[in-house]
Amino acid sequence: MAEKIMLIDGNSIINRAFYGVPLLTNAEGRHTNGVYGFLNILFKLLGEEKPEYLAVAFDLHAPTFRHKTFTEYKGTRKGMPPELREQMPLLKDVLQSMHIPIFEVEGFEADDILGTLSALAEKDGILPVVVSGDRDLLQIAGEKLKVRIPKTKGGRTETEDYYAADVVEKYGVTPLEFIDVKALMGDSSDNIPGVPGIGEKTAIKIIQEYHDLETAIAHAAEIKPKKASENLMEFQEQARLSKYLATIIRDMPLEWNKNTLKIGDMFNQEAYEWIKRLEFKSMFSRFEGNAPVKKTDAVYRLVSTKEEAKSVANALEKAETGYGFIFDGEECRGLALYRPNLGGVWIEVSAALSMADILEIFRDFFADDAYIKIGHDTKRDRKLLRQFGYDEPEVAFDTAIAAYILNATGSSYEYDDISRSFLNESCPSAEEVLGKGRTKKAFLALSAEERTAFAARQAEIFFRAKSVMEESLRENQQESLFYDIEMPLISVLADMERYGIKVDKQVLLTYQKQLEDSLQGITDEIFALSGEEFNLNSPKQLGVILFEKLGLKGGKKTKTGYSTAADVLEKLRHDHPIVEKILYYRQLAKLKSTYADGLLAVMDEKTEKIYSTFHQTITATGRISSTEPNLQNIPVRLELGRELRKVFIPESEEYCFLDADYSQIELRVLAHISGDETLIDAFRHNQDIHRITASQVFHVPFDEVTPLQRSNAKAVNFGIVYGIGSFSLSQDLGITRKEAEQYIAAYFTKYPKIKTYMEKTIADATEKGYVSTLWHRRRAMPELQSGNFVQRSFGERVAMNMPIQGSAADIIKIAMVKVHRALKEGGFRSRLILQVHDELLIETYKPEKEAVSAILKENMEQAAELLVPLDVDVHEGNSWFEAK
DNA sequence: TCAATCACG
DNA sequence: ACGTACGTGATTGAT
Repeated sequence: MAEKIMLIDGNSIINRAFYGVPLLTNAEGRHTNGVYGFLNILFKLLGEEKPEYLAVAFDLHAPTFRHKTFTEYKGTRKGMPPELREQMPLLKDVLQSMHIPIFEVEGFEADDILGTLSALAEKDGILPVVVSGDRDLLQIAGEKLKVRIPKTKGGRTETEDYYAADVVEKYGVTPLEFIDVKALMGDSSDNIPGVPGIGEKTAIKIIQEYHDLETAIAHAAEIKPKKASENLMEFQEQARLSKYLATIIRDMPLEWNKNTLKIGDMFNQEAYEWIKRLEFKSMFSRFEGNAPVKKTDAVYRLVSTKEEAKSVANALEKAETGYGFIFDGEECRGLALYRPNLGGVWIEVSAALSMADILEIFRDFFADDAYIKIGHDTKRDRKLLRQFGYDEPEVAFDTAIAAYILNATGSSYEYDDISRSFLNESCPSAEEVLGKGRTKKAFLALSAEERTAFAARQAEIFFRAKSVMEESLRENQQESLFYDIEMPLISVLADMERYGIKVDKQVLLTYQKQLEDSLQGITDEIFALSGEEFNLNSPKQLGVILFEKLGLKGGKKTKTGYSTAADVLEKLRHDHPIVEKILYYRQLAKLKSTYADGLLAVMDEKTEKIYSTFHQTITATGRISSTEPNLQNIPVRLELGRELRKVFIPESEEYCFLDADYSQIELRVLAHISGDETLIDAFRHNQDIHRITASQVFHVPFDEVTPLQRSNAKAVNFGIVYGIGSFSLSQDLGITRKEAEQYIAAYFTKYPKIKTYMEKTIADATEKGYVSTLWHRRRAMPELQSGNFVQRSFGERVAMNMPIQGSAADIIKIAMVKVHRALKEGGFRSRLILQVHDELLIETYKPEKEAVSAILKENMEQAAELLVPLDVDVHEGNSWFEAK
């Protein structure tokens, strides 16, 4: 079988890739999406073609660039967005590290290089496969020369493949005739003018008849659309120039030496360093097998006896610089400590030394705050320490949280990320050292020296990163945010996780059973109406039934076919009785699978409690999140779902629930940061804010606002907080876009300072590259630099929203720390068990009810001093349902 | 592993 | 003209 060479048009592929995936930025702030997408396409096609040879060609814009004369004449060539431009050299670096040959020739385009290399390859008996992002290359498709055009759709890469016959089939002209088509129709992206008034359709028709440009010009008078005929005669010189510009050169001066194009060791260590630096995690596995446990200059020591451990413990100092530490992950294999004058010490569990022994030996160290401890994800450590009898273990510095505060949009904050971002050292991740499962077995399979290095190095990283992070926190004025809010919050969340929330198992089982019965009934009804059985949970199958079999008109909406989302079905509700039933089915199915079945699956059988995990380093805005299960999205809006809240009950008869929620916290924050007098005044007088807005926007007296007007105004208020657009508002309210525009205009007239705030926030963010909350929480905003309209617009909405959502998040975090502290210090048995963004749920010891209610209201309302009062409603009940 | 859907603030 | 509201997490089917 013949050998194969893959030839890639670097410029067009990075361009495709750039727009095909969302804007990515690594911790260094470099844009990486184009490089990422390019590599994805490269790997995919390499896997499919398995070529022996490979080359990538780039345009080299030089004074002799053959388009230049024309470019100058015509004006601007469409520019690359700056963040794409900056990725080109990065891509070349990465390709070079993979030993992939790069061709750039002054005065020639990448297309010409590919045209020439493919011709040379064919002469040498090698099959060329040409990969390009645009259709210009179709002119060189041949009987054996395949042109592949990748399309990136939502992260997925598909290609259109063309041999000569495929071009004829699809366009009705041969590859060479394709040049003449282009000469007539032009190509704006390539600055090929073509002939005015002749588009793709006409151009193809003409060439199908006359086969080439000169013949067509000779017969110009006979050509059908009169306009085309006249223009072809008038602009024939321009057409000839266009043909010249559109023709790919296949015989430019190039040395052919196939040995230099042979694919070598692509997946080498140097390339791996690049991939890690760019944080392309999904590609790590391709490079694995190259990740030995590396040591730094630090001296690491293995300790495995009680005596040695004691001597380490006795030598510890209460010094300000502290100690980096880590309990080896989930598995409790030991304790690693680091400090320069100590070096790295790995105290490993063995037959002679149990975890309990270690924690006993280091009791002073963990119990006494005077020993400064620098850990990572210390909520977990805190749980472990509690398990071993420590009361209120505190850690001074959590590097995961600091990393999050310094860059809230990171994808992860593991020790290897910390090392890369703050020490500029790449470090093999746990996954690389231990494999995908990161199992205890894999850890034990390492040599003693490797185990020591693996664990001690982490402690070393935490220790060394701390001072770097502190410096950044100081520069960013984020010390108070970190030390006064985020660090104290760790123990609040740890306690919430530890207490859990009790569920009434019997009620939950009954609820589940009811849902099951109702689902059975509604499913039968739906199948009767549709005339056949199908998987109701498959939107794809459902789409076929609704829009093909039953002929409902919804049209296409998603990438994969028909949309059957609730807002689409809602519009079809009156067109067919099945629609309503499907909506009801969906409601029941959601409640059963996610909530009834889901909660039962995670309920602890012994305690009949649910223990959620709260995450402090996930959201871009500063909110916390909740998983396994998510207790922050328990149904409440619809009655049937709301019933579910009856299963969440206090631990025992001695307790009840107090639920406290902020009223309109985001709009109050907006009133404060915008300084808008009308809004401030409304909140100071504790007025119905949606009604006020309605009265302002719709020009009606306050007392005459109709319920519809109020609810529309509510949607406008939401829109404002999210960074409004007239299209979305019109969709939401079912009004015309024009009306929505009027609403927004009226809003901004009545609240002028909000408009100013929005504009100023975007301008500031664009200048500084980030937005921030009232407590200096930051979110980097690379999207605002984008040359892409969609991404930039998204950035603008985010810039408007983040300070609002984020400041509200800051406020409730402050309140949580205060409430938690007040309950602890007051010796109360009541405890905070849940937070839902603007709401706190407290399991309250009944005798303490009045006092706790006051503590809640007081601490929440006084959490921040804004230009408007904060208002908290407290409700009481014997279930979450009742207390809401 | 992704896309679609839907639950919450 | 562009495509269309901010922030999350779980389940399901399809690839």
